[in-house]
Amino acid sequence: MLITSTTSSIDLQAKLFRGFADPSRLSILLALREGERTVSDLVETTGFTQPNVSNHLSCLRDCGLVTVRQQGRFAYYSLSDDRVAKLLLLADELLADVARGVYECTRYTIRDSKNG
Amino acid sequence: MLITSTTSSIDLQAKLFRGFADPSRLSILLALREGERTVSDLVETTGFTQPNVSNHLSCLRDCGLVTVRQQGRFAYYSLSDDRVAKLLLLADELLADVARGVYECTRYTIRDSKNG
DNA sequence: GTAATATATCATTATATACTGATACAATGA
DNA sequence: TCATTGTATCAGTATATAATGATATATTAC
Repeated sequence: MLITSTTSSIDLQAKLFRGFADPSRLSILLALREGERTVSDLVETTGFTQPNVSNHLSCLRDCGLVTVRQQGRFAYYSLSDDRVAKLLLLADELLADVARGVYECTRYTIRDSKNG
Repeated sequence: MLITSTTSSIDLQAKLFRGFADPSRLSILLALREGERTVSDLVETTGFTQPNVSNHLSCLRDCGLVTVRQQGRFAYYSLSDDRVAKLLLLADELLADVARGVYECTRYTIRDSKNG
């Protein structure tokens, strides 16, 4: 269904996690952990195409995970909240312990993080 | 691509988040926050079909987010680590502040959490 | 004005994945 | 043994979504 006024808290939370659940968006978020970056910066860092990066940034922005600061031709993106980085860190730590399980999970395939 | 020996840490982390990024799986995780539950319990709580619940549980188990304890005909599922609940809580808090953003994000549609 | 640069958006396509019904498997009890 | 119950798995389908190339928009420089 499309988002409606009855959209539940669970649906919202799932959507929030979806922001983290793609290797491309994750690469972008990790890059932004270092500080504010322009789209071009992120294109260079990640190796993804510019429209792809812009598209993911739009998603991340719409979902409140990043914010933009427009200046001239440049758009400077940064994490919107310390808790975004905190979530990434916590996931990292959890992953360290459950890595083997995730690694062996063949239920879902994953794209190559270098722009498949 | 399929998971290979070159699967990066970013891909793994994305996959971890994918466990949280679906309303059905999230409902299951939230239910498990209350404690150990059988598949039937979860079917009743969530209203999803049994194969659907089993399938999501398999995913969550493969990815290390939940563990099973088999006893007779019953399979008792529980969260595998305190950090799973911690991640859920942190997301809740983040959501409270960025809720408007997530709410207005129409980039992705979401399924009805009551088994669409 | 025109060119160049930075970014966003669109239409399209290929793939991923959530769901269902049917069915298999396993354990218990009569 | 046979029926029942709890769970897992499979094939098939519909939908979601990530990626691309083309293009639009906006700002700056010449």
